[in-house]
Amino acid sequence: MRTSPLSSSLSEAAATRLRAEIVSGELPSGSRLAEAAVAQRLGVSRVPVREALVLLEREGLVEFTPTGRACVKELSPRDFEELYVLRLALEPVAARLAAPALKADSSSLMANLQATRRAKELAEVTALDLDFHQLIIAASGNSRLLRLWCSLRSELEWWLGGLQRSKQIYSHATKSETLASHGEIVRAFRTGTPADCERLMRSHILFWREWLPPMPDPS
Amino acid sequence: MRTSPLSSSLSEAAATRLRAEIVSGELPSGSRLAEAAVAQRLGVSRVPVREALVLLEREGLVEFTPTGRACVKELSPRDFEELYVLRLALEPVAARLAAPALKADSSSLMANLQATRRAKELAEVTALDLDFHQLIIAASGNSRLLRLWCSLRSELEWWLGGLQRSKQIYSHATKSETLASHGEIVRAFRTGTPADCERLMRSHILFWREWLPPMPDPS
DNA sequence: TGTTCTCATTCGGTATACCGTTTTAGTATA
DNA sequence: TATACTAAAACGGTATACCGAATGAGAACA
Repeated sequence: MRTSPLSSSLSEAAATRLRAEIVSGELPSGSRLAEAAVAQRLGVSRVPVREALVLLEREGLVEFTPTGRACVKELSPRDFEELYVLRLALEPVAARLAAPALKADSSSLMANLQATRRAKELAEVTALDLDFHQLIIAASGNSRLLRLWCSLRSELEWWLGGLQRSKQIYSHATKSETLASHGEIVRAFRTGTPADCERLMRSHILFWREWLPPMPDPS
Repeated sequence: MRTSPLSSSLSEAAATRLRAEIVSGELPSGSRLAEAAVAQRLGVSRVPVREALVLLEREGLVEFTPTGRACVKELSPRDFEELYVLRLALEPVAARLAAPALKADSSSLMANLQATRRAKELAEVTALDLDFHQLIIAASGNSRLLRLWCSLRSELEWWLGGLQRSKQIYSHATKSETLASHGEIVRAFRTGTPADCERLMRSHILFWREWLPPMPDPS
């Protein structure tokens, strides 16, 4: 997907590693990310680290102080609400646009369902859940829509992971719920109209927005 | 070389200058943007240029070849359609969310209308038009929504500028049309419901999507 | 004439060095 | 003990240097 100078480079590798550490909670909110320290820890020089930090800032995982110092961002319940407003604005439209393509070939979605059924770990289910939505957005054919989604995805994964760690979200029952809901959406793509798909996606996202409890304040 | 101590971030300055050159058409589509050449032209070293190019890639003004070389992007009619799908998805929602804040204080929108009335140049009208929409999005209070919009805005301005240069878009009549339409939206914010604002914004964007002619092939 | 091979050049990725600013810790003073 | 001051360390922004890969032009050959 990324074809920038950062792709397949140390910058991207550094970003990937830092992203994983943040999303997994290994680097807690507020952690200072001094370029030199991170560079030494990752075994690269400061330039790739600098570029990785800029990338992660765009993804909302890192923020810079007015003097240019980077920290892992603090999460607030407001962030969750903002993210779901955007999901509600973008994903139903994406589902409608993707309907023709996915009616013709829904194999990628089917494969995702299979993988989700087999998933054992909570983080894996979360990632596959987001993959499912990303497949639909990619199938919409709107490259900018996909770009916007990707800039939200890490944050979403981070948030959901935080919920998992703080409460027992994504219990076995939740996985079943995800599977049932996604299965229904796939059925709509195969046999329904674009409007059906759009409506179903909207109610799917609304359901989770209501269901997910607010993140406990980390302070 | 020359060290300007107080100018905040040469990267930002380089991005601003390159953005202006691209949006204004000074740098035509397809132009190679070799780091060293740009750096020399702007009087800075390659590092800030590199960071600026990554920024502009995120904004859709620049693209990288698989080997990492940067060029000014090529515009296609498909881009216009993609942008307007996103405007339609995001802006009506933004208008609804911004309604309470703008009912309480619509002075920023009024000031924008005044400035638009006084505007003489086409590019100025375009910029103020986009400012108007950005004010509403900012008033929605959703920082991520604003972030996404900002990542689309340059491209939009570029596109509209291209239309201006290739055809006589934004004639005097078009300016009046913009003013009338924006005025109606401001009235809705002052006296209408959030749903009114949302509906009006949607039809405003739909109108322009239909009205704007397809970009002629730049070749 | 057209094609392929080769080699010099260009270009981007990364590391390192330097400089001015910010932060911080330690000390002195009230 | 609390506060203000000062100097050293840390840090980020930028410039420069080096290297390997990609590019392109020219020569050799079919």
